[in-house]
Amino acid sequence: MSQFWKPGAEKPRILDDEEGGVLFLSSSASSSGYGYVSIEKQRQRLPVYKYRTAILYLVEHHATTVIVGETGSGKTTQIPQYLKEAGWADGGRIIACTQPRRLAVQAVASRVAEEMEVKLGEEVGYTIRFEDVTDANKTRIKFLTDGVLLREMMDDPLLTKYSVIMVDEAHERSVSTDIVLGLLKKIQKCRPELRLIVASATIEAKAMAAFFQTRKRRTTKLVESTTSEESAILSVEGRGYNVEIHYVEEPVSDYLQAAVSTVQLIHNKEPYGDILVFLTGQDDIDAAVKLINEEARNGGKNSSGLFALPLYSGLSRAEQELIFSPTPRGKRKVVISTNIAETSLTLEGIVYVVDSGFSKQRFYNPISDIENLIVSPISKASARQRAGRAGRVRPGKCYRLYTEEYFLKEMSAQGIPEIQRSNLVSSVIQLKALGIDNILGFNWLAAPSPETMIRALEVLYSLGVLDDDAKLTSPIGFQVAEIPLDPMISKMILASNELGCSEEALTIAAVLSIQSIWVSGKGIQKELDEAKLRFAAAEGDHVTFLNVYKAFLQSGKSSQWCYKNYINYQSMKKVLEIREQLRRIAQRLGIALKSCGDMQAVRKAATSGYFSNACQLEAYSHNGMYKTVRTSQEVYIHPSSVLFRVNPKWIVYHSIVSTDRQYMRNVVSIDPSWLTEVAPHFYRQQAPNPFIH
DNA sequence: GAGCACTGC
Repeated sequence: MSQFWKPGAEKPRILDDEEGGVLFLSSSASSSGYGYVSIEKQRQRLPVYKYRTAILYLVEHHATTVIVGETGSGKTTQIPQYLKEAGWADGGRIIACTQPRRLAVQAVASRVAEEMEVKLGEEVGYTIRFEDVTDANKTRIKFLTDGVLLREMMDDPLLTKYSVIMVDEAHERSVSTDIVLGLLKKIQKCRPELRLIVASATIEAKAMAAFFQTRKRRTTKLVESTTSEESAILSVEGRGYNVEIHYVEEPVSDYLQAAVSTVQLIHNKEPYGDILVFLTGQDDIDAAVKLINEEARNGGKNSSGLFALPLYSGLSRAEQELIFSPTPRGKRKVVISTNIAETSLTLEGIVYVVDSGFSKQRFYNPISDIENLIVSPISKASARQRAGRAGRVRPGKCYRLYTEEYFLKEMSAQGIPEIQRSNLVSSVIQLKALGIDNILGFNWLAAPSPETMIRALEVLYSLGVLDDDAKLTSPIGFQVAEIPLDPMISKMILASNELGCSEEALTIAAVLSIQSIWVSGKGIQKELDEAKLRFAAAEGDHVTFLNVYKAFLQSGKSSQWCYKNYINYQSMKKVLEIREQLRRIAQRLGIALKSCGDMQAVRKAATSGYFSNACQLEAYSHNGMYKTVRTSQEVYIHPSSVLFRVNPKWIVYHSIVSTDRQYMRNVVSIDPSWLTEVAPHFYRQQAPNPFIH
């Protein structure tokens, strides 16, 4: 056992989340630290316990209750139980609690089932994609991702089976959370008996409460009700330890170097305890790890006994496991991480945090229709969250690599909500499917720019999903909305039905939904390229995916086979899972499952979805420069594509990554005549004559 | 010949 774990504390558990990642799950606040105490006692020790009556009173009397609860307050596990005890689940009604992430849903649900001494999946259950652990007759408390709740609204727009819906982690402002909150506000108008609880970790609560404030209805009074339409706000303290904040005195110019020096300073001056460093991305992290470990190996006087490990989502399974292996006696562990350690996973045993003040954030440009990842300053809320990571086991320290003046005067209080930084195509079709006709007039918690909304409407119109009145078309629009994929991929699946290649389209759709089917890694580039060549198809990446999938099935879905061919076995398992879900949905939509082996049909189906991403090779280009048909932007095939350096004259791409150039990832060659064939409206309008050779 | 913050259906 590591010397850094507090004696008597519960040891960390490593959970296999079956998604290719081993994630670290902290033991919940209520179960650690005190030796044996009864579950009831543990529950009563949580900070939220003394607000039990107040919470129940507010929920009884207010349509919406906003609860500000810091980490460790116990709000997530306790409030659903209080509601159940108070009778909110009587008469077959259900109490729902949403989370942004799958793993949190599972963890919280099992904890609550344990506390209530019931079998998970009966009285307490959860639903996440691919996994429904509920019982239609028995489940009274249900945890689910907010994405699943959105899907449920398509079958039951008023969410009639729920008596109370608690939206947790609302401060994170994920796209789904924002949309769910906007829709819940609408549902409240039809269902005055529905109760909402919005749980947030920050003082954004006021804005949240104001959002849910509804005007008093003066004219009709159908139901005599004592419910106040004023939202209530309640604050619950957390149970973290104090974290001392340190700032640099002068702004740093090189935060990578500054982070490394700070780690060495802590190691030199401070008592034992692990260090967590927040940097922005893989490159910086690998560089910092190397600097620290090399100095330690060379016997640097400030680094003896230090060892650094990287943490980011792209790590292989084996590399991830390293992070959780015990720290050797007399050593100090430094974990250098992306934002993944800010919310998605919790490392116990961290006493010191070094915060660079930056993270990579997605920004969407509706004019170019491209999403970029840009290194950007974090918000005060993020900075507090990062600091809090140091105070989980004992009082800690946080070293900020920016000045106090910068923190106080320049750092924005909250980040820009994700919905204002994203492509909205998927969100808009979901809202349309739920009967929200006026997208621009939707009651957004934070409205996206009109340009982004209009761009999304244009894309959906060009796909034939929306008609001239911006209403869902029948059947295509409704079918595309049913499929849980980017509408362009969904359109490819629908087109494949007529082309007789739906089996192939489902496989391609599943592969395009995951990050990558290839193993990642720096030292194995040559081997990886060679492995790719064994499956490479002249038609492009999409057809290559089909070759890989076929060979994987022939191998008997063998992990050994994957290993030999530099294919990520976890990714392939996920492909199987997604494909199975898509197959069921396709059948429900009346799509005949057919395989034709004709790659021309497959490419045509892809073109039906991706015609707006068509590109032509520049006539005299010697360096593989393409121009997009729609906007004449300069783009290049990504070196990871099987068509890199092959450079066919006409292609469609699945996505673009922007670095020093715009690189197209996952491309397939097409015949330009297909463009006018599958999207005559689009190409007649946008590019009257794009086919001049 | 290059590079991938993080989720989710």
